[in-house]
Amino acid sequence: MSQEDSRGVLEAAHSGGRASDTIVDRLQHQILSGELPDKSPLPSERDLMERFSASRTVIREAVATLASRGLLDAKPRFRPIVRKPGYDTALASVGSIVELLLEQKGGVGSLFQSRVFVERGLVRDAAVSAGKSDIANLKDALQRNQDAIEDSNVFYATDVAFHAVLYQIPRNPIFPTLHNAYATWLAPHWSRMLRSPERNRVNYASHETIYMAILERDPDAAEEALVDHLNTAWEHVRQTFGDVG
Amino acid sequence: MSQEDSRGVLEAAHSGGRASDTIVDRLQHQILSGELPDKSPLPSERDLMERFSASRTVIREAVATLASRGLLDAKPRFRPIVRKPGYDTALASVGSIVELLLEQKGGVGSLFQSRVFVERGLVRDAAVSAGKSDIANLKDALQRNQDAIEDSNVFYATDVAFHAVLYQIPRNPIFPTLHNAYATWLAPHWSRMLRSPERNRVNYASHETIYMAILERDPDAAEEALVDHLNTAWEHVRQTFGDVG
DNA sequence: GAATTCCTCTTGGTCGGACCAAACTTTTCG
DNA sequence: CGAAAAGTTTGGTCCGACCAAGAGGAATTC
Repeated sequence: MSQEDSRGVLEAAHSGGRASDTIVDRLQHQILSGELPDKSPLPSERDLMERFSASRTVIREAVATLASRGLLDAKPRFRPIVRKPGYDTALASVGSIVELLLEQKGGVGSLFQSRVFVERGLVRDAAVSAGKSDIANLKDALQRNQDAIEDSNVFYATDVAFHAVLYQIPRNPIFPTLHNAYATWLAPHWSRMLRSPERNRVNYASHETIYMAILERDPDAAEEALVDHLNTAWEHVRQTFGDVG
Repeated sequence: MSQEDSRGVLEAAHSGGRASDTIVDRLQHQILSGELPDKSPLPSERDLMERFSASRTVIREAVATLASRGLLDAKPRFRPIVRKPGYDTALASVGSIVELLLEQKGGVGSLFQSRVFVERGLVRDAAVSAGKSDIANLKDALQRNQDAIEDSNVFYATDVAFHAVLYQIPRNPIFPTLHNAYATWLAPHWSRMLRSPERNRVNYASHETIYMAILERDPDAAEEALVDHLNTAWEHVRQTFGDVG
């Protein structure tokens, strides 16, 4: 706990740190302040060399760091694009590690279990305090879900969308991001599940049950329906390929 | 000698990727497989150059990438240390972005709100399904909490520990990590809050109420007590410095 | 003999220059 | 005017070099 490197806004790297840290800080500040507009390309490396009077090595290292933080969108042979950080940025930056964790035994199961936990809370809250617009959104999503029963691909999309509505209800930007995370990391496994209009019909019915319970302001019923819905789906995923823990 | 020449490395560059990606993959594999033991230092860069027959530039880039993924613990002038990924690794790797997000208006509030959401679910579940050992752990933590009322610093630690027990109950490694995240990211704000034996007494009483509700298998009471507890604390934090949105 | 100081070798951080191929611009030409 | 060709910029990679800080061992001291 003795690593109290005070993050001084000014020179922090003089005493043994990396030179790139200074540039990272400065660039980061320029990005956050809008001096480097969002979605605009970063100046060329040779250009940055002059601005910061540093070698290309250091510049490239700084750029790489910023990219790993998600403040730059750096595709191989292209100019890095400035990207102001949002909650999704954080999500993207953990992606690579999470993928590793998911490969380990029980990884996907733990993630899914946490999703059930979250959505249980979401539907309970929805049942208690969903506003008119929330309910309208749910109804909308439910309708689209029903209309897509015959087309499994579209159904999958509307299924995700229905659940997404639940994450919007708390009006907390963290939740939609969370949903995004689940959708992203669970999709590879989820999509292997066999799909058919029959199964879609069952899932739609579950959605409807959840919706009705929310309408009726019955948290317990909503939670139960949600748990039932997700666990059933999970069972199908497990059956499709059994070793997910 | 190197029997591979430059075949392996250059191959990947053909498809537009970076040469370092190949090395990142190989090193990552060696780390995950245990070929490079956990907590052992990485070979020197010059050494790696030969093993992968790549330039130091590429090696360094690969190391930096792995470090950003949390698979290596790379302090400035020291040899990078191999670190097998766990859930906490993922947490660490988002740290820098999250810190930025928290600085933005409403950031801390959103995070705290999500914590309340999570812990509400946790105490509900605890009330419904906590096992004997869980309850024993809670009781233990509660006792330590009480014993520390006179010492605000210790009290803070035992306070965190009490909540941590809640995150252990689901037996899902994601939750303790989550708790860690909250503790880490909220602490800077939390710790500014005025502390005193009187406040500690109030907080202890809240913990006790929560514990009792769990004992009595009353999810609603547990949730209510938890919400009350956290919101009160939050109010104190906001009063201490009003600009957290 | 153990601790300390000093010296040397190693190693990570940085630099500058160079080359290539892909991306971007400008010019040329049908 | 639009497409093809020529020219320029730029990111990716490699090389060789230098410096200062870390690591290890030798010499020195108590």
